[in-house]
Amino acid sequence: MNIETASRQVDALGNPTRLRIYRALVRAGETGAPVGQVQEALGLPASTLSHHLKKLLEVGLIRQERSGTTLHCHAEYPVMRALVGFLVDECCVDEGTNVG
Amino acid sequence: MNIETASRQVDALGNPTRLRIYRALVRAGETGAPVGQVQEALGLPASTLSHHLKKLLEVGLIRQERSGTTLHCHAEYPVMRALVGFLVDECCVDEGTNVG
DNA sequence: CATCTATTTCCATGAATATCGAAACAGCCT
DNA sequence: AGGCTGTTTCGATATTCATGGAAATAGATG
Repeated sequence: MNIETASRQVDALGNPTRLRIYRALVRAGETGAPVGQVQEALGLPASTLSHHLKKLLEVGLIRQERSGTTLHCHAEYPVMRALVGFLVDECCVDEGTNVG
Repeated sequence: MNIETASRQVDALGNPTRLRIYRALVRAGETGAPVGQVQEALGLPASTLSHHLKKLLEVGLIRQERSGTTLHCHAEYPVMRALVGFLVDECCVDEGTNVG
């Protein structure tokens, strides 16, 4: 993980619409959610949603898998883990161990 | 924590320059770092740095404290903790406990 | 007050972003 | 082929952003 990759991934989540999309996919869990379902749940026009999905795909935060005619979107948990790891890996080191 | 606050904070970190600034402050630890020191370390013009610092201040990710003539900037660890908590609080719930 | 240093504001500019309708396209299934 | 589901492209607009030079300001000190 480097700062360029991290900032592009963080940037992808920095848009409120994309953050909503991403969290919807996180909630959808292992099976993911079809694009149409996300679209309806968030009330987004197709092209707008597609633009945002593309950005999330580009930075690797989500993945798509075809199942019949529908494309299921999944949150890529390992990528998020790595990103969070990068954000906090030098965080709070001076503050002892009062975690939780 | 709500999605608007979270996305503004995430957005603040989504710019590579600001991510560098933030990480420099994280590394600076408890004492923080004077703006001038950050400026020299990252090689940024004063006004550019100031714009970025302002944004980080606005979303609460950093704090400034005067010490004599210099202003020390600090990373606000609790804010980052809350943000990371928001990002992962529903993350990976289906993936068991293979943490670390 | 004068002066010094450290930081911010003002202003401008070029670039990128977010949004979305419409229409063409692509992959899959029956 | 025909009907799904979803993506891409075109085209348009309003907004926001990143950048940085110049000038103003703030706080400490003498």
